Amino acid sequence: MPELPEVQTVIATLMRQIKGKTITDVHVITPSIIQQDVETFKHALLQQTIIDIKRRGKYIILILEKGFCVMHLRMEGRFFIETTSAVKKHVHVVFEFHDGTYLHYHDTRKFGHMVYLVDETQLHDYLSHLGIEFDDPQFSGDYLYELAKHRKRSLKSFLLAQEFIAGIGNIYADEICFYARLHPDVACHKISRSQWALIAQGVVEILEKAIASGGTTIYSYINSEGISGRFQLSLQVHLRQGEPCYVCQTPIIKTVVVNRGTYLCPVCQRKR
DNA sequence: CCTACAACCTGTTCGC
DNA sequence: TGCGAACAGGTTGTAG
Repeated sequence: MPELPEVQTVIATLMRQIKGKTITDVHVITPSIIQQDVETFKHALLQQTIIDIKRRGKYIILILEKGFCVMHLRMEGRFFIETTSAVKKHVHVVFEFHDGTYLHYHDTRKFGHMVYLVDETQLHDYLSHLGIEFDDPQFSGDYLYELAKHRKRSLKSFLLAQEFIAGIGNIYADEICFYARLHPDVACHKISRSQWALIAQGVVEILEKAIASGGTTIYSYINSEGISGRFQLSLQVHLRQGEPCYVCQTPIIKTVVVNRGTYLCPVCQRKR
C-alpha cells in the first residue's frame, strides 16, 4: 500500500492518536505478523509509553521508554482507532491503551511486519539495508550519479531499490521518471550527471508535494482517520493509461518494467 | 552485478 | 453469470 508520503501521513495521524499513550495490553491474532517470539514481543511492549513516532524509509518506528517497536505496512497494512478489542476481518494485532482506546492493525494480505528492538544498536542493524533519505543534506544529483554510474540496471529498478534511496515505490518511481523525461527502462550508467541532478530534483519535489498533499489515495486506501490523500490529483502518468500527456497530449501508455506495472509518455520519455 | 521469477496472502478486476 | 487469470502502492530469497 504505502510509499514514503503515505507512511509519513500515517505517522502524522498516529502522533495525534497514540503519542503519549501507555500500552496496557497487546493482542496478537496472527502470529506471522510478528517477526520474533510473540510472547517476547508482547511482554516487551507492556506498560510502555509511546514517547515519539518516526519514519525511516517506509518503516514506522514507535519510540518507547525502553526500545523501539518497528512496523512495516508493505502493500496493505493500515491502522484504525477503535473503542473495543473486538476485531473485524483482517485485523491481526490490537494494542490496548490506558485510556480505553485501541489501535487495530488491519492487513488484508498479511504482508506487513512488526518487531520489538531493545536498543539503538539493534535498531540501526535492523534498518542498515536502507539507503539515503530524500531530505538528507547529502542527497543530491551527484550523490546518485556516484551510486549509479557503473550500474547496468534500469532507472526504475534503481529508484525502487530501498538500498539506494529509501522510500520510493511504484507510483513515485513512475512520476520521477516522467519528471526527468527519462524512460524507466534506461540503464543507470547511460544517465548523465545533469540528468541525475534532474532526477534528484524530481525526487525531492515530488515527495515533498506528496507529503504536503497527505499522500496518494488509490485502490480505496485510507489512513487510520479514514482521511484520503490528495496527491492522486497531481499524478502526471501513474494510472493515466490512454489519457493525454499534460505536456504533449500523447496518450500515456502502460507497460511492464522490472515486473511492475509502469506508466509513461512514449514521446516525452523516449528511449534513446 | 544483473535479471527473472517465485513466494508471501487475499481480494478485485479483466477477459472469454 | 461464471470462472480462471492477471493484477494490486512491497520485499526477500533463489537460480542462472
